Amino acid sequence: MAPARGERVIASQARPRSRRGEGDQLRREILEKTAGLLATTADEEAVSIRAVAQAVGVTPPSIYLHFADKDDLIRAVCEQTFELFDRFVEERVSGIDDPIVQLAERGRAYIAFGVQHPEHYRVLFMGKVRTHEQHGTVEISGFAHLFDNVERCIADGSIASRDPVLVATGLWTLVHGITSLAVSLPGYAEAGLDQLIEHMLDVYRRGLAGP
Amino acid sequence: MAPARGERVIASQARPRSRRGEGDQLRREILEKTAGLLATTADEEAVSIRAVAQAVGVTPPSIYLHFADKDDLIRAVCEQTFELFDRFVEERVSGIDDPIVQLAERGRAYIAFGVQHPEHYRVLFMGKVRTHEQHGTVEISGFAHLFDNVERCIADGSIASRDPVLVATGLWTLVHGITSLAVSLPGYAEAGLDQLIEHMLDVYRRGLAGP
DNA sequence: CCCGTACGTTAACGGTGTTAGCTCATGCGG
DNA sequence: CCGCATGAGCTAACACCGTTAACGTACGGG
Repeated sequence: MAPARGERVIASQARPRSRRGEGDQLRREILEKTAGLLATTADEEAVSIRAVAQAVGVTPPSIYLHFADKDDLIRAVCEQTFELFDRFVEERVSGIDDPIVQLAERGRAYIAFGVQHPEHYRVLFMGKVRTHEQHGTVEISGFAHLFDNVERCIADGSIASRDPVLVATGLWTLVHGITSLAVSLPGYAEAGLDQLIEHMLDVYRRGLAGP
Repeated sequence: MAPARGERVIASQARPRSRRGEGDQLRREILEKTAGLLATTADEEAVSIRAVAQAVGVTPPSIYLHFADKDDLIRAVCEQTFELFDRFVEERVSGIDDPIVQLAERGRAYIAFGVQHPEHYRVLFMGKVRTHEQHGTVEISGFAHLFDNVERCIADGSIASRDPVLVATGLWTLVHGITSLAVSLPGYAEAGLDQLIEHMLDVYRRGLAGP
């Protein structure tokens, strides 16, 4: 849980002090290094204020010049990640005309992003309240794309329900379930995550098709 | 993240030393108090070795006489919880004859347990690797009950698939998705978790029914 | 040129998991 | 009945964590 008798990561000190008007430079560096630590160590616990400070080449209290506390820092990183997440998915589904086909690909893209960035996904959707206190804008933007896709499916008859919010929430929940377990449980669906994904997407699509 | 300037919980000291052969008495007390703290504080971070020790009325190092480290302690609590979980679900589905009806109720019971014990559920299925390194027995027992239920559904024709493992895994993933988000995101499905549950169970059941 | 202020630093507090080494009573073998 | 091994627990300490208060310092505008 805590480092037993830890060797620490080597310092990368000697960061030059910023010029007068460029205090925000440090902010960007902190965000960058924090995201980097989260990605490489793949362990939220390992991303400590002190580790970030050292990676940036600055002392721990300097972090607090730009972020209220650790939660604030993590939340800022999440904000960034949300945008990446949304862009990643939208790029993968762009150019698909059939709404129901696009919807399935959207699900696959969602899961792929989560599996490729497990610690980020964990912070985004599996952490404690921290992340989601308000800042819903970007998250909503991602959900809005899904919602829009569902509405097009309803319009062309490939989904029978008349409640797009309910359907979209259900779909999100479905892919989150897969992603969440894939991220948390090592041996989950070991012999065929793809098979499970296709199975569930298929079952759910048939269920949505009609009565 | 860390307590700002914390007031501590009052001690409950003066625990009598155990007799010669009854060292395991302390082990049981530790498990009990740990589960209690997890349930009342609803915050894994708040369940510290020191807090547990104080609740039991003993000094922190004494914990290590019975548990290798904090992960080991948490894992032991999980083991207990798994059994409770399984019993809870089995009791709620007992006496339901129609397999497909029982399957749906099984899902509802699963979600209900998770929502009622959010911090336990989080530790069980949303934590890091810790929990699930091996100890699969009890977990398997819960999954085995689900698997059995699915097989009966296939036998009576209410599920078309011929792959009970795939179907059972999918169902588990489905209810986990709901539980996971309900536990993590405060505003999730705020106006109608039950509605969402029924919607998803219904969609999935129809999808499983046949082509 | 000088001094205010932006950009940091040093030192410290209280918290955490964990370990090494100690005390002290208990109960069993002689 | 007594000695002492051993079980049950404690004291003290280490390294790390988030966070704050107080202090330095160099740069650029007056």
